[in-house]
Amino acid sequence: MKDTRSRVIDASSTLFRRQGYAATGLKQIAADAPAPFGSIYHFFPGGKQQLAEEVIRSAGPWYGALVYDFFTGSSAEARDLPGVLTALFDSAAADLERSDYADACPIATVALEVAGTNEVLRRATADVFTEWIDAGSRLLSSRGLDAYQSRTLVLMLISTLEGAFVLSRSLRSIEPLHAAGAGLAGLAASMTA
Amino acid sequence: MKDTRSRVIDASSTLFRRQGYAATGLKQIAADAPAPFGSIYHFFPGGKQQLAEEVIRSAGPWYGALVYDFFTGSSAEARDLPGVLTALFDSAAADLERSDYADACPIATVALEVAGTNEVLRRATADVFTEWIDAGSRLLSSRGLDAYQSRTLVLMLISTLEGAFVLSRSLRSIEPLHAAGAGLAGLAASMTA
DNA sequence: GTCTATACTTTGATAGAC
DNA sequence: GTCTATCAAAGTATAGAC
Repeated sequence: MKDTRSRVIDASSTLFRRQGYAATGLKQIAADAPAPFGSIYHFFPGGKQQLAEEVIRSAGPWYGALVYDFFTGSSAEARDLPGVLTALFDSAAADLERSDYADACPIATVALEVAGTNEVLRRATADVFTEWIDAGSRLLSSRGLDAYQSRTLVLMLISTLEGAFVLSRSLRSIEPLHAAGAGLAGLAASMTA
Repeated sequence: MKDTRSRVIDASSTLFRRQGYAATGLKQIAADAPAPFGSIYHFFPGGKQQLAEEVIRSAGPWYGALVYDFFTGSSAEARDLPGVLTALFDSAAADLERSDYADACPIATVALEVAGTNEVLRRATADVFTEWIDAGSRLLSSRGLDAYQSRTLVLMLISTLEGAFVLSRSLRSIEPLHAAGAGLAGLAASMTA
């Protein structure tokens, strides 16, 4: 069994991802971890905000790596760019469906909630997105796209994935994710043609 | 001055849009409207959930009309499909920047928050999205796309807009919205070519 | 219908025994 | 470091005077 601090982080990640920041109470986190309530303040003296910032800064890169593995993993070389994007969105759809439409992007809900109300947390989400954009842009450049195309396509990739998660979770249907994958693959094909 | 009920709806729409559902208290709504606290329960006996459902079902179609005016408005006929999409995203970016990155989609934040925790409100957001998809699909079909292309492109349109809002609000930059408009216009061009 | 006061619950946060 | 008890504040919701 992992240590208390790790369990608190893990439980917080799951709850923030599924319910958002405001709707998730520290007592629910303590109950789910499980951990004594006082331990949360022992490990995170800054309270809920410090805990959330650590969650964002750890879950963000973890999820980015999950996504970009489709560009660098063992089966990636055999696929062209449209094939990579299709596989990525198919996998995201399968994961979402398998979790009963609970587990999408771990930071998007919090990002929308705090964008206008909490500058510390907004900055944390912005740092995560900036890293995703830079890393993704490099991956696309290495597949032959020029700088402008790479940046446009990676912004489209992240935007489309995040937005399709909104639709798919609300509709409880993976159709938006599949359509997004198909559309993005078509766009990539027109860029590399 | 509008009546109390309308002011409560308007204030709720603004607060839910900017902070989400869980972070917005009924007391803050009453203070912002302004309205006596008791009036909220007079007009919405079902409490916060009933109020939110009415907000979703009124703000959703209102925003959908705002978006689809770019397809049917006075300057729409002069534009081809890529031109319409570019104008739409440019306008969304200008609006977002003008509101200091506060006013994006009025229901996306709530949609993510409630998707897994409140079936009544999830259903309300799903109904709104479904209407947007159907209306948009008809608009695209009337511009010559076949049924499959129309549905794929409208799902891409909504997904990309929603996702670009997430990025733009977090980063406090309109670049994601502009990139999304350019990318989507490119995709539409490749479909109509 | 308007408005005030209040009941009850839960929240984030703290203190202190062990 | 763990765990319990408790605080002040804010949350939703209700009652009832006007």
